[in-house]
Order: sequence, then structure tokens, then C-alpha cells
Amino acid sequence: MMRTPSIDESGMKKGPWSQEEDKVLVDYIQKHGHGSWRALPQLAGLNRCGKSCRLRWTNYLRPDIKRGKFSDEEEQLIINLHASLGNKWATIASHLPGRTDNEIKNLWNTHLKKKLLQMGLDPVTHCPRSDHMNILSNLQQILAAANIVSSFTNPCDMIHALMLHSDATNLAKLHLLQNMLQNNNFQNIYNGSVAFPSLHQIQPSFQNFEAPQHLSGGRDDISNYRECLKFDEQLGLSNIADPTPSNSLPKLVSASPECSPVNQEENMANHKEWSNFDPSSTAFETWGEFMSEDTSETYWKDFMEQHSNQPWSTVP
DNA sequence: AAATTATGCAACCGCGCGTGC
DNA sequence: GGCACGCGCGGTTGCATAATT
Repeated sequence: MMRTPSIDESGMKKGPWSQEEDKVLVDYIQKHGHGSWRALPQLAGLNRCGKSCRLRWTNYLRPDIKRGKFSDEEEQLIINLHASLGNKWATIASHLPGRTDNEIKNLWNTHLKKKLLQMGLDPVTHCPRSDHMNILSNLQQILAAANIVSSFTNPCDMIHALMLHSDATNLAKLHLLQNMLQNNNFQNIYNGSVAFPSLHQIQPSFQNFEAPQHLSGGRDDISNYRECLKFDEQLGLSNIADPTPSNSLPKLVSASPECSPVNQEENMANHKEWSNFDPSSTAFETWGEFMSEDTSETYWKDFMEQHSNQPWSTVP
């Protein structure tokens, strides 16, 4: 968990703090206050930059820091605050006595983001996800709601089964979807809200599939890719292996900065759509959004062309 | 048991804002 | 207005530890 101590170009120590350094810093601040952070290291006799001292004090040594596991109430408060404030960690932290912005940010990145995804919510907007994985999970929910328990070896079969249980409105959409699949016309499916493909998560033969260069990025492409897959796995595999329609349907939350006020109309549309959720119809409204998405994304096309003869998913 | 992969989090980095000259 | 400085914030990284293969 600690970095290896090192010395930077200017001779300042970097990396983890020793107990001795902590003691020197705490003693100095208790006696004199921190004053100018830039001047503090020399006055206190520390071979650190002021910034490092400030960080160590505010995130770790401050006496009023509450350490330990976040309570359910704290987690819920953070989610609610994030919905209205976005990544304003310092502002969020000001509502949680004893918690630091850094700690909250870490909690968000390691736990809460996944939690929202599992609830079918976009962790950025807090709105229901309308990406391909959410659509797939909705398909599964419809199957489960209709008590369809057959196995499907490819998506066309799944759609065909759904057709037998759909009303006229959805039937047209299912036909459209069927045509798309048959034509491998997948270039518009990807709407950009998920960085990496998920299909191979529900399709074991795709396990060795490698993400194309243009979809990779960040500090470590492979870890990044794996992390993305992990997110998708949490959402996708759990929904597919164990479809639970009543719990996994998206629920409405308060508006986020991304939903409103900037995009109020869009947000209203979302609310209308999801508040009237009907397992026998609504999932296909989002297909409409999907298919009208302008984003040019050849990835899915290539992907489907490469794997179109492979089975897609099965329902236990 | 060893190797590999995932997770959690402290610490770092760079940017932008506010302030004073 | 323009510059320098100090500070705080949000994003990112490194790495110890845990979990899995």
C-alpha cells in the first residue's frame, strides 16, 4: 500500500511518510499551526515539500479524522451528494464530518461506482444506463418476466422467442432488431458510455478477444481493460445468470448535473420513460435511442462480423 | 506452493483559482 | 492588466496486500 521512498531532483523526500516524520509534523502543527505550508517544512525540520506536508496532514494526521469503514448511511449520503454535485469531492467531504475528500474519492472509485452500475445506473449521470449491456439485461428481464426458460444459442433465437410474447408495438421493434442482427449492422449500437466491449463476458468463446487499440487507454491498458470487464461482469453476468426483474430494474434518482439543469429536456424524457417502466415494452424504447445514435463506431460491426457465427448467450 | 491478477488506498501531479503586488 | 505565488482540488499512479488460478 506504500510507495517506496525516493528523493526528487530538488533533494526533497517523496513517497511514504515515516513515523518520525509524522511525529515531527504533528508536533510542529500542534505548537505553531501550519501557517504557510511552503515555509513549514524548513521551520519544522522536514525534508519534504510543503504540498506533501499539507496532504499528509489533511488526509491522514489531522486529529479529527474518522477512520474505518463507511456506514451504509454515509455511503448513501455520498451517492446522493454525488448525484447533485458530481465529482466535487471536497464539497461532498464537507458534509461528512471526519472524512476526507481523498477517502471519499477512493470509496467512490472502488465501491460506489460499481454499486450504481449494479443498480443499472450510470455512475456519472445517475440516470438509467442505456448502453448495450443494460439493453441486454432488460432483454433477460423480459425473458424472465415472460417465464421463458429455454436456452438460446444465438441472439436471433432469443429475439424470435420474444416475438412470440410481444404486442404489436414491440413486434415491429423486434423485427428491426432481427434485421440488424441478420445484416450485422451493428455500427450504431455502441453509444460510447462503456469503454470496452462486454459481449464476450456472456460468451465464453470470446474470452481471448483483445480490445482494439483505439478503445484502450489510461495508465495501463491491460489493467484498464480488465477493470472495465470487471464492471461489465458485475452488471452483465449477474443479471444474465440470475435475472431478478423486480430488483434490477432501474429506479429514478434525483437529477445530476449531467441530467439537469443542462439537459433538462433529456432528463424529463428519461424520467417519463423509466417511471412508466413496463417489463413487456419499455426496454425496447431504449433500443430506439441506441439505433438512432449518431456515434460512428465501427467496433461492433467488426466484432460481430468476426463472431457472427458464434453463440451469443444462454438463459438457464 | 508459486505465480498471476485484482483490489484498496496513500501519495503524487498538474491545473485552475484567488490574492497581492 | 499582468505576473508570481500559495493553495486546494480532482485525476491518476504505484505498490502492498488479498484473492484467485
